[in-house]
Amino acid sequence: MPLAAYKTTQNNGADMAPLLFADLPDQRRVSHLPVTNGRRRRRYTPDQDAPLPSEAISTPQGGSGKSRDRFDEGTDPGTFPILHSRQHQHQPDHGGRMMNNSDASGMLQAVCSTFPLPAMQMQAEQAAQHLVGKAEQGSFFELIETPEAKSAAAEDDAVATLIPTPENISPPEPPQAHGTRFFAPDISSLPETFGQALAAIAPRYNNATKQFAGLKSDAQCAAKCLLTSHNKAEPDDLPCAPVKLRPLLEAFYPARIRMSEKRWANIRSSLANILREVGWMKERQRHQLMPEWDTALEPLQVKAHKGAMTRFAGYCSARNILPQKVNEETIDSFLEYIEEYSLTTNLSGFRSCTRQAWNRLCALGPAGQFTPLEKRAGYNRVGVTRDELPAAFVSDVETYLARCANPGPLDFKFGNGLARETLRKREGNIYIAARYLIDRGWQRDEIDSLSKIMKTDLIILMMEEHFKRHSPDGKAWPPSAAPMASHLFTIAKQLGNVTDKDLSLINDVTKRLRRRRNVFPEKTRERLAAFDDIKVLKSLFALPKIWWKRAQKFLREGQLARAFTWAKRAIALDILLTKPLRISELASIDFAQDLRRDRKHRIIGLCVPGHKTKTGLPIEAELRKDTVDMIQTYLSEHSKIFAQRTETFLFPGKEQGHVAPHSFGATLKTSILNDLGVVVNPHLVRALIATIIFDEDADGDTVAQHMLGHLDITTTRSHYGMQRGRAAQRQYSAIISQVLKRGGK
DNA sequence: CTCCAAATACATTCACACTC
DNA sequence: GAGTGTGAATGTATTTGGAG
Repeated sequence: MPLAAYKTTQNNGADMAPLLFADLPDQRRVSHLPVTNGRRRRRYTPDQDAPLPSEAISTPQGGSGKSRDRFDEGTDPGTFPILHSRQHQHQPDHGGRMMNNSDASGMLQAVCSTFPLPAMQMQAEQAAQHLVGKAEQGSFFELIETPEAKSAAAEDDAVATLIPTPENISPPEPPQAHGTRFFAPDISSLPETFGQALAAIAPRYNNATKQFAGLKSDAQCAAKCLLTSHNKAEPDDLPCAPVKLRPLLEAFYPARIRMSEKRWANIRSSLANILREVGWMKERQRHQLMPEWDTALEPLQVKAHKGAMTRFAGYCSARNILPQKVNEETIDSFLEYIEEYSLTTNLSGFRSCTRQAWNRLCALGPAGQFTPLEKRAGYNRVGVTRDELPAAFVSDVETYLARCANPGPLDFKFGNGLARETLRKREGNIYIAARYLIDRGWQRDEIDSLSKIMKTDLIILMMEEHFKRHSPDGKAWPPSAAPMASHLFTIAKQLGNVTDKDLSLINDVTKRLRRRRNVFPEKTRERLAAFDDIKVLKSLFALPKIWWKRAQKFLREGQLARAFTWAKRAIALDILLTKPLRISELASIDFAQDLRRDRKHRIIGLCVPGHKTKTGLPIEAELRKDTVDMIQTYLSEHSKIFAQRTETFLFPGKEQGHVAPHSFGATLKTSILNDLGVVVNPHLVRALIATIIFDEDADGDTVAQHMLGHLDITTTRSHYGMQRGRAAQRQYSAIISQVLKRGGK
């Protein structure tokens, strides 16, 4: 019922959206421009680059016009028995089609774009010229692989195509790929599914060796694990192409089906082996590097640092890219290659590591030898940056924010001073608002004072822009609209830009933006549903002990840092499950001050003072003996770490202070996900505990309120505890059976 | 190479004081 | 006691760089 109400409200907002802005002057309305600003934009942008649901992202098309590199570092012929021992690979996109002159020049473009790097581009141009020349002579059909030719090729492995590779261009003499051959599998001839792949390699195993049986059963298992939507998924349903397979791999957590990490690692490895055998991936082998790369890597002494560079160096060697020529484009094309021909997950992390490793290499050599890559900070900024706007505006904003932070005692319009997070949010909104105006046709120079842009009609314009960008479906307002409008209108009111007439308009607008309150968020509801399975609940409560054991194991092995990490997590989760603190409160526990002790100085509980909590209420909790033991062992086992600190935080940060709540929360979430396969962020634990209480006792409000530390019980009722009515149902059953008994038989 | 933690920029939700 | 206004968190995604 509440959900329905929420939806209705959203729809109201939707119906109103166009009307709301109908009266606005439209001289500033220009068509919406995407934020480019030289950077990628992402997330919920309803128009141009609309968000893709994760399920939809999975299939970049091979021939979709996006140029991809089809080359690999070293591969020796014979590596791909199925694929062909053909000497030269070819461009699959043009296979089997007759070509005319315009096709030939189109091909020139296509070929050029397939060779994005300068050195390669020259070769590509030469190759393409060569092709066009042939085409003009009328003999171009020789160049193309027709379907018939293709099947012939399958039979006759020795068929060489004339699609250019650096090796068959002559003259002039192209630089030779260093001791390697390019890896350029013809995607169209590769098996599409693991079913096909198994069939293809079966003859080599005489269909029945143990090894083959292992591969087959692993592929079957993988299909069942990865394709949960199918009832009976078979290897035939599992795609081979890494670009299609990767999203499936990334979405799967072995813990979710109680499978061990190790078993899953073995299955993944079998999948990779199959892909290697049929030619989707190249054999794992050390390839020869160009001498220039060998020299370049020499200064890297740390094994891991070298390791981070070898794949990249191999890739560059195979394409004749000297270390001196490495730039952003090289990294991009390398990543595209990795995406297409490897099962590496977390590509963005891989990209970061490659960039970092390269920059580390640059820093080691003589200055100027290689070019380090620039930072990509601000990659996801929506708002304008300060330096894009007039200095007068920036200083105006700073003055305003300073006043918000520290208003004078009589500055009633500005209240008591805003908290840090609020200030940050407000600043962010101001710069986003400025961005929206620029997109509506304002010149940057025009934005020279805060009060100039914080006017009712302009704010409404900004909100319209916000709607355009962030509405999930073009109809409903996004949740971010209300806080944003609130900030902007508050600024306008504070700067004295608001007339009485405006005020009623503002009230009207904000009223419509506001979503239905007191609704249990759908996401939370979904995540809590996982705990309907009592096994999941039990395993969550068992997790701290498992992590603690892990920590002890690392300790025994002498891996102190890892031991510390897992001990930290074990204790944090244990405390969280005992007393559901907010993450910032948890992260900032001070073992000298916030742990209550008895006369013998033994820890007996937790006591966080009010000034540290969101509500200002102090938090008190008893700790179980297990927890206390853990904490005491933890403090003594890692006493070296604590001895180095001046502060006494239970969870110290990297350098100083306590761990950052953001990172701590994210880490806990990821760790739980890896070990249980369930999404649990620290705040969800609060909802979980309240829900458990409500499930057991329909009148559990007060208990839940105390557990969560709410001042106001309506908060407890509205935001926590799904109140699924199970307890009430049970109590009703008991009551009704009592009543019915009363009448006798 | 991989994992971890921190920084940053939004995105979303929680929460209290106040009002009627 | 429910609804409102606005403040103050936490959540999520992406990057960086250090450690193992």
